[in-house]
Amino acid sequence: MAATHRPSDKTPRTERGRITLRKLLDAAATEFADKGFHEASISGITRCAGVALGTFYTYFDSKDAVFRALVSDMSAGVGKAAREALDPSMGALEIERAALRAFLEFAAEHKEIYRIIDEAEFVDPDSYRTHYETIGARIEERLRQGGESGEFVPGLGTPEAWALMGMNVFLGLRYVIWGREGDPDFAEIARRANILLTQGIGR
Amino acid sequence: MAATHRPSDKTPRTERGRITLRKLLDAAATEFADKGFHEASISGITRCAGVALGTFYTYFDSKDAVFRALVSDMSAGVGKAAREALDPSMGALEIERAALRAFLEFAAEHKEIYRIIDEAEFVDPDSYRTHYETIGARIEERLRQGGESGEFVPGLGTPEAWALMGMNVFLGLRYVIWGREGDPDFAEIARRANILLTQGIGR
DNA sequence: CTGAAACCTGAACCACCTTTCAAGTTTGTT
DNA sequence: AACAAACTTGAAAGGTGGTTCAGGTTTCAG
Repeated sequence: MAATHRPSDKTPRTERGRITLRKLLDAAATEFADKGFHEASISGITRCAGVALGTFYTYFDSKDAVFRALVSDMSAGVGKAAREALDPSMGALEIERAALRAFLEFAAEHKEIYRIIDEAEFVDPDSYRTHYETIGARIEERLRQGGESGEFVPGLGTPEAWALMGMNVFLGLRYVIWGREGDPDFAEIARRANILLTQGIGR
Repeated sequence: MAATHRPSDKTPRTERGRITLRKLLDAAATEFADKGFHEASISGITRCAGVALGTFYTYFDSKDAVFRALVSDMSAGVGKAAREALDPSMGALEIERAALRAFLEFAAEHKEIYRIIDEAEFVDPDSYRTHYETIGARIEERLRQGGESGEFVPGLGTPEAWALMGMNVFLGLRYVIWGREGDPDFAEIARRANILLTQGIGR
């Protein structure tokens, strides 16, 4: 068997342990978002969590391991936020606008998620790729359903799904992370993106 | 005066120096693309370039400096490739298809560029941001011209430009960097993206 | 109550890497 | 040829920070 990431079970067994683990995860999120993976230090994380350095290794095998744990936590968070904003009773078109708007608002509230997931490209490529492939597949499925219901043109597939995902991510980068004075609000951005998506820019 | 990046002129003055500088830059591109910024080492770069460790500091002030030099080199490379593939005689719509196709082909030939620019987000955020804002501004200008010529709808602006840029970047990520067996070729991707862009997916 | 397992502690270990520097070699100019 | 400037060299200084570990404390089932 190859070098699989055996979880090497460090799950806490007592209440006290569960509390410490949570403190460490929260501290790690702050520290990584603040300084980036490489500038962040274990001692910074434990200091922020209020525990001793050695305690860290009771719960994680390495610096990489805690980062991986964080990424999968947060990737799940994005998915959950999207699911909650959507409602099967909406039309396909409306769903896409709501999804983008929910994403923008979620990103605004959790800017650290943006940065941590981006950095996963270098620290943990597998989970980075999984993150986008999961979201891409979800979008593709929505497009397909929209095609079946007749709201979208038929034959939409992976390229269109990734194009749409890229649109959303870059709008988030520009208007959430790098937002400027006088920028349009998220609803307006979602509206314009929706027009672009449904009608195109051709005349 | 604040901590401005003074170039602290290390430009080579002899032919021999120019050759060594080029060897170092090429080696750095390989090394950074291969291992990422933090895993890469100066000694790895100099070994790959076939010079002594100390020689590095004749041409660069630090590890950061060589990375910065590389990013601006490559950012310029992307711009140049785009400019060469475009021709003012093309229609606005055709220009966008050609731009995407040229970008995909360029990325395929220089996958290391993709990774190095992405990592600049963390190593040198300023040049990362400049990179995308420059490209975004160029796209926005093209959209505006297309609006004036009547090929595109009027009123296109920053949001549409960033949406389009995101589309292109993510199609590159999916089909160039993560390309799979049986994927459509770049011309087909550019064609489908162009349809999406001009007509939208609405019915 | 009691013993074992879980948990915590923080100094020290250790591997690695950037950067410096003093001394030697090459290049180009007068 | 002769000299200065440009360039090269590689050992070692100097720092950093992930990881270990032996010993102490807390928790909890029986």
